[in-house]
Amino acid sequence: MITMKEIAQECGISSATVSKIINGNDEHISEATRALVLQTIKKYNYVPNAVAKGLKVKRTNTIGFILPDISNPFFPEIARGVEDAAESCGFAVTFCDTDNDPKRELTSFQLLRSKMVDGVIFTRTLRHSSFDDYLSVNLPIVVVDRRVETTNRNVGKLFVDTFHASRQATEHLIARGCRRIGFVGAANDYDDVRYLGYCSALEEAGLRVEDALCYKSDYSVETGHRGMKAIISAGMPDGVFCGNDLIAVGAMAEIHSMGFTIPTDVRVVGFDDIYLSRYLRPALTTVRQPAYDMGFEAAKMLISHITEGTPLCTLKMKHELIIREST
Amino acid sequence: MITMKEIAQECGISSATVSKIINGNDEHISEATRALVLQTIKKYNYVPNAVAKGLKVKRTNTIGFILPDISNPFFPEIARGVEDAAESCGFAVTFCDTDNDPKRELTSFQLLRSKMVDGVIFTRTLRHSSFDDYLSVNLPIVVVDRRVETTNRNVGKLFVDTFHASRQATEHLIARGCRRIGFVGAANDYDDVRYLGYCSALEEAGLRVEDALCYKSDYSVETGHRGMKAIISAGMPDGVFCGNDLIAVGAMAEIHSMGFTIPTDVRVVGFDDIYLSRYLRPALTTVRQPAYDMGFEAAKMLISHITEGTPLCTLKMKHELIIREST
DNA sequence: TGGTTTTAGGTAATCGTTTACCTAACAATT
DNA sequence: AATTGTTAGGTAAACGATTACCTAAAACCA
Repeated sequence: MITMKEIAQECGISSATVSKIINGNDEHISEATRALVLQTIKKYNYVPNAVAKGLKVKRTNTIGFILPDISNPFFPEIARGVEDAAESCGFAVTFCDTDNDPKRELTSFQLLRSKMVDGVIFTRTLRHSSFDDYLSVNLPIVVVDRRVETTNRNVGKLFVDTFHASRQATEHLIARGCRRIGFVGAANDYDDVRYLGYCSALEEAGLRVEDALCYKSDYSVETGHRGMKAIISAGMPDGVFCGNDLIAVGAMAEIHSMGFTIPTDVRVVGFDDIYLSRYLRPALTTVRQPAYDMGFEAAKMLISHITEGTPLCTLKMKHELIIREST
Repeated sequence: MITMKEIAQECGISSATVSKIINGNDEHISEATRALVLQTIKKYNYVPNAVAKGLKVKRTNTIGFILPDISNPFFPEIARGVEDAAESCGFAVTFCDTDNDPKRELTSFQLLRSKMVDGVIFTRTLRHSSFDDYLSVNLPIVVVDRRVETTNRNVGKLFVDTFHASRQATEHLIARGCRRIGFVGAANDYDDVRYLGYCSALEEAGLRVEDALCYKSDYSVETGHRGMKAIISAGMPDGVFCGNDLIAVGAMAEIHSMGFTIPTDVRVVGFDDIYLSRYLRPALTTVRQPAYDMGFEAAKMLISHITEGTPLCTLKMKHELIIREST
């Protein structure tokens, strides 16, 4: 790989001049040498070494994205939003999956820090330690989709009102006439709002929250299967609110395999609106989170904070209950 | 962020010694100073600056992954495989979506190169320029899932036998009694093997390939919808082979919305076996590509080439026809 | 005791940029 | 003519590591 010094030599000038031209600090550079340099750069297909530059200016134009699992269909859309926003600003993004392991989360963060990323976007693990480890270093962070309690000026937040959304989803079930409504979701150490929203709607309607109708594990299809089986064996429900669409997929499969019909026997609603939800049969009623936009806005916020010093803020995104055939 | 020099100062030694300790070149270092340094590192939570190191040793322990679109469900699984393999070797991976735009592909490559990634994993765009642009720089590459004609020692390859797989999928349709079989897939400039496999099976069985039964556009749900509509309006088929599962999803939706039933009226087979295919109703018969493994093996091959000089090779992965309800 | 090895660690150049400050030449001003 | 300003560009010290080579003391050996 050819270096700036070699380009300079080829042009018979110093590398400082080349640097100035490349970076547009060319107030005091003649048009002639400017042209020569540009031409030489083209000729040798020179591209500046970003890591050398990064070391010098302490900006790598890279952000990190730490997330539980890119192969969980909710995240790729966020990721795409992040990517697009980053790319349009000349930033690259490096991804780290944590598999919901707080230890891996921390080591990923260290890795990114050692690589001098300019900021990181975070979707935290379900069960996690305090956020302080991440605040002590002075790296801008924006947390998306998860709640985190801090007023640190170095962290931005971006989420939908999950409590309300869950409540709304459950209310919808009630409005459709369901009276015995189950919940299957993730066991969440620190932010149980999907469950709380569900409870709130039930109580509001004068319905009891029954432990036997609630199953909590993780956000997987498997959980949907197992949860649904458990709930049904505790007495047939007429509706079920699932913590995410993956769970709903499992729940629906279980319902079918037990010979019941959706929505006549049981109504099902999910959460996220992953792209496939509309293609299920019956198509899944679910709460839409604007995943792409969340990623896009998160990256935009982070990058404009990095490049322009715009303060990080808290953004509440709009959700929407998408009613389809499953209810 | 604290530097190595500061750690050295704190310990009253030179930074060279610290460096040696960190990198395990500590043959000639006393146990006492070793312990002191380690302890000081812990105390200040020091983590070496990877970009400075990268600049010096010309290895960043980072690989790039260039792919069409992370939000297309086939890719996250590959990505996860790449991630896991990389992570286990202490490598990070930075992602670039190209949106199937060859220009964006090239700029992504330049970006990665300027960041001194140690290698890149490639899933090329559907229509693309020559590969020579990528070979002229001396960066190890492994191409996954797409075919590329080169014997350059700097490129590894990893794919399934798509031609055979497509042929097998189509033969399966024929074996199920289909005689008027459609194809809907991507218009592919350089590697039309899914279509060719389809043709091959038809010819073998003495069936004619009819243009009116073939629709080519891109790998999207939309294409499935439009393609199916076009084929049906040209005369009802009794089977259809779809270039990927996304297309199959669209095709199935279209078939249903036109009032036909799968598999009684039409049988459908897809390609990829994205995780949702088994949850469609009817569950989709499809060719399984071992996406996670492909990503994992690709990254492993690339990284062991980078770190140990293992030669890059060509790996053919096993596919499998997964027969489900749609046929 | 003198010489050789070994041990423990230091020196300083280097990786490829950026940038604060310098300079030399010329032009303009007084 | 002396001063000042402007233009075009150069110098060299960073940035934070690594590493080839050096050195000084101690250990060993005959």
